[in-house]
Amino acid sequence: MRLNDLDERIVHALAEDARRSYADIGAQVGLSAPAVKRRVDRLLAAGAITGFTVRVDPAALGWETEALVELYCRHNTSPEDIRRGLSRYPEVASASTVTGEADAIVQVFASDVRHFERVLERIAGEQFVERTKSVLVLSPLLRRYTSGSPT
Amino acid sequence: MRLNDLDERIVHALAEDARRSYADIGAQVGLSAPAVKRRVDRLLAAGAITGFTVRVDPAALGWETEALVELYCRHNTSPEDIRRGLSRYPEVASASTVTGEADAIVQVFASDVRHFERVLERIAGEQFVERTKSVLVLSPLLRRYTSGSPT
DNA sequence: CCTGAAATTTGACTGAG
DNA sequence: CTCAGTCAAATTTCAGG
Repeated sequence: MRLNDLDERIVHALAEDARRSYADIGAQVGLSAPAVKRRVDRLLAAGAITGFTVRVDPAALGWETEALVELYCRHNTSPEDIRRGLSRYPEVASASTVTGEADAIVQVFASDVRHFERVLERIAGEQFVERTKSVLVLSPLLRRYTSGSPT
Repeated sequence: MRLNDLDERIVHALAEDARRSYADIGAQVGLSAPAVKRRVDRLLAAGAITGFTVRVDPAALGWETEALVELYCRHNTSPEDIRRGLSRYPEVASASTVTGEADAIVQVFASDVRHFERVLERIAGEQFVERTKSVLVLSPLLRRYTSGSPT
């Protein structure tokens, strides 16, 4: 699906605040409210917008510690093996396979450093994991878009 | 702020679909629509919920290339300097200061590798940046929730 | 794009714990 | 005094023309 400039501006407006009214967004991009709604519906149907969600302060939910973990996996580990293995951890917020030395990078939220240590030990103990390398997040500077599914 | 069980269930419902009506959420958690709204307003005021946003399929928006960039900055660079510098790039989805050798890790979405290369060159040219180190994302395995501010 | 009906959001008021 | 429920007014959504 091709997105034109108008669609991009609408997505950008929704990314900033998904609860703005269609009339409001229309005034910004130069369209009527129904026209904006039609485009949003089209973006939803096409899968460009996959849903609406809240931005949450992890600390308020008790997730004070954020870390990025590089995973070095055994040979013959498929991305699907990694996904399946990690999906069982509620502490895992996101994970991707990457180029470079590591096989995957995993974003983990934990209640504190001790909690993170326990999660890391369990992940490092997975059959497909050879070793890990972690950095702790000090302060989040920017956080703009969300992608993916509501799982 | 402490969240009780009811607040957590409301946040969870909104994380799945932020467009559900208060009445709908209320039916699920056992409250009336206005009661749910009062709690959401309180969570917003307290900063536990920092906003509402859309979940986006980057590929459908034409952002086919995702990369993680480690930033090594000059001495005396404050987190705020980094944040201000990076916020001018629409391609930057998230950024955090981290422990370890690098000073910050930046998540970048670009339309293709050539586009990413141009963005990387511009970021590497920022006054506060000494050098960078990047990995490209091969496939996103998991992507669960969003945190942070709408800036 | 405009209009009218339906649904939702939102505030005020009232009562229970 | 805090928190939830009910009711009514104002917006917003959404289907017609």
